[in-house]
Amino acid sequence: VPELPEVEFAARTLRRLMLGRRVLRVETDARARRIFRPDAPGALGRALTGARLQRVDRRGKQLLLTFAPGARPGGAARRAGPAPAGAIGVASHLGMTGKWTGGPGAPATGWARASFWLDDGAVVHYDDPRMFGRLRLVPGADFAALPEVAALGPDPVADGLDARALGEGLAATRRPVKVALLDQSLLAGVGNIHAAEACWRARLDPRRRADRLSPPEVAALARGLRATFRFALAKLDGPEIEYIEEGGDNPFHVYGREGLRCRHLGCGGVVRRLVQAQRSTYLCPRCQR
DNA sequence: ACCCGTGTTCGCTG
DNA sequence: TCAGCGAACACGGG
Repeated sequence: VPELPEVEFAARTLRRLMLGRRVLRVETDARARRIFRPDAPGALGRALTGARLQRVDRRGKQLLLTFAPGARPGGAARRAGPAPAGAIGVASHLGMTGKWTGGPGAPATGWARASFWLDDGAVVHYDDPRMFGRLRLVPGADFAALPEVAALGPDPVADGLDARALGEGLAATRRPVKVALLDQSLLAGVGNIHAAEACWRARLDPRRRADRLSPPEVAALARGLRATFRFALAKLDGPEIEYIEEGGDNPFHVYGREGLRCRHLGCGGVVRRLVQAQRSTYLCPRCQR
């Protein structure tokens, strides 16, 4: 489910359901070892039971949860124990099919990998059929120490998008521009859909070499990225509570529209699908140069 | 049965 | 040494 706007939706879901709440009980799926590694699945429950969620941040596609530790059972008896525990961090990446759901007495969905029972009666589930997602404990909530967070480039929504920096990043690689946009160290949060959408908005052929774009083309791409994210994020504020539903109308301009007419006014081209870096790319060969 | 998939990582190659 | 490429991961849906 993941790309910057969907992860932002997940951040808001977690804030609505869980912010300020204390975790009473945690259940994890022992078969979903890869989601929790390098820790064992059970470590998450041991660390978070009794803890209170203090903040939810998003950096690119990473969700960063900060918990205040709770009183440990029997804690009073070990007054000479180790130094008081600091904050507990959890880095959540949704992979391809991860999703945060829940509510008051929410039933476990089919693929709950971790479930959290809260002090207000609500239950929150982390759902992930394919298990490409991650749920990692971060001691001290020191997220900068995580390599996958440290390697992230600027977040085009949270940090703003600097066209000059984007141009410098693109100039450093010979890869096709659409492939370069998927590199999270260039910009954090761009995924397969929005990379294609931004190229379409910039009227740029996604196969163009990244280091051969002119400054005006880079500027157009920056505008395209801002616009496609603004478009997707606006849906989160709209009357619709749910994000893009299964079977709903395709809200995109080229993505998933093979064989259909280009939506640029008066273009008249037909959207084509091709494969780049093993991922589908959609473009209008007529107006994207 | 077969192909596809809003993502990342790892190992090989030139 | 390293950018770039392709396989691998895992499972449901069309």
